[in-house]
Amino acid sequence: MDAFFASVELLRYPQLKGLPVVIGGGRRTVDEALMASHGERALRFIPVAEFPLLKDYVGRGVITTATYAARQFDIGSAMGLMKAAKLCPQAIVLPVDFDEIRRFSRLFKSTIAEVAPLMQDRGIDEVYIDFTDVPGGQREGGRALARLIQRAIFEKTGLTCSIGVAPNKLLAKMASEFDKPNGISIVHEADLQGRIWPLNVRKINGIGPKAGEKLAALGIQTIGELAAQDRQLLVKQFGKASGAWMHEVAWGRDDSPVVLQSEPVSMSRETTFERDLHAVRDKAELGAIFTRLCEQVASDLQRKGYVARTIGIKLRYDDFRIATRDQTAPAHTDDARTIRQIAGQCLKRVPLEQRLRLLGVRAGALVKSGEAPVHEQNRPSAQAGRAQAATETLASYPLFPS
DNA sequence: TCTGGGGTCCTAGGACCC
DNA sequence: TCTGGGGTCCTAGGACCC
Repeated sequence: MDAFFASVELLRYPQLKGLPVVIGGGRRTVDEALMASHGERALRFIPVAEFPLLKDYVGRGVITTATYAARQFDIGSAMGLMKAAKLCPQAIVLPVDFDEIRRFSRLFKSTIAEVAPLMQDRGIDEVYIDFTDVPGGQREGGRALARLIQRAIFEKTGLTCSIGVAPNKLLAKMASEFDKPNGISIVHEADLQGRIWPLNVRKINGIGPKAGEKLAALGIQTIGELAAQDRQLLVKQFGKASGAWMHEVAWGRDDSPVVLQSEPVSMSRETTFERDLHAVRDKAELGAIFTRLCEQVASDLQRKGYVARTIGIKLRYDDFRIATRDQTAPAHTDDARTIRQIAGQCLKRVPLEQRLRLLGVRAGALVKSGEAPVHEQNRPSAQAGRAQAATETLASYPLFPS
């Protein structure tokens, strides 16, 4: 989907069309912020620079989506909102309306599924579709079906999308970037040399900042240069699996299937604080946040019908270093108190001298609620058994040190 | 002006078992 | 007294993606 979050907001507020709009997670909604400062909703769309106490409104949020007009100002996804405000003071900032985003996400996906049922979910705004056996899927090399899907989505949602058609997912993903927004790109195997090899290696789905940097240091910038490398050299540099994979994708080869359904592996909740907190000095505040995260994870599990056996925590220190700890329990659970108790054990094993900016709670090793082994508490793993022995009652349980 | 939240997958070491 | 492999599970960190 093209600039998905922003486009959804433009449907509601068409008067913002053509303006630099950024969507991002401030900690108060624009309504709250402007009600507080101006006392009326009519002033909803004041530019970010005119926000009184700007920092309070955009907080530590980042941009999830910027309209194409905003991108002219070198503003992009994942950029801090404070930085974006500096780069483009006239930008309109809107909070993410997740319910609305999810509604449109379901709508565009169900629209596609009606036409082409072999669809793989790739997050909130992206899917892979197998055109192979869809009636008309081969016409004009796939362009006719792509047009049909674009039209259907626009009619149902008023939103545009960009579609790449290719012999595999790797090339289709790259093709989808060729003609944004509202474009269609067809890439054939024969286009490898002419259209894929000139691209930077970072355009490959799976080569991120680190691998990109390492390749650059090796003098490899383009996908063509990557393809020209000796396979053994790549294996030596990046390991057996990654090196071989890089060589394959550089040659446009990808046999990964379109996966229609998959089970979740983990569910988590995390939050970045408004200000960095200290385990001792801000003990009460941290304890409340920690409990709330456990309750949210538990309620997510219950709502979706899963139970977890591994519970973990995540800390981000003020210097941005991350620490994680997890513990596998003797039995599966979706109970907030149990999760909190196990997560509390994890908390005891992590350094807490430094200030924290983020706390997270994770549930892993998931099983569908009805499918957890019975009597599993009678055959705990060795580690879990020891943890169980160390269990204290929740009431007397000191989460953070004094 | 510091940098969100929710995920997946991989690696590597150690415990433990056969 | 010295010394095998193979396999699974658990844990911590990290890369990457939307």
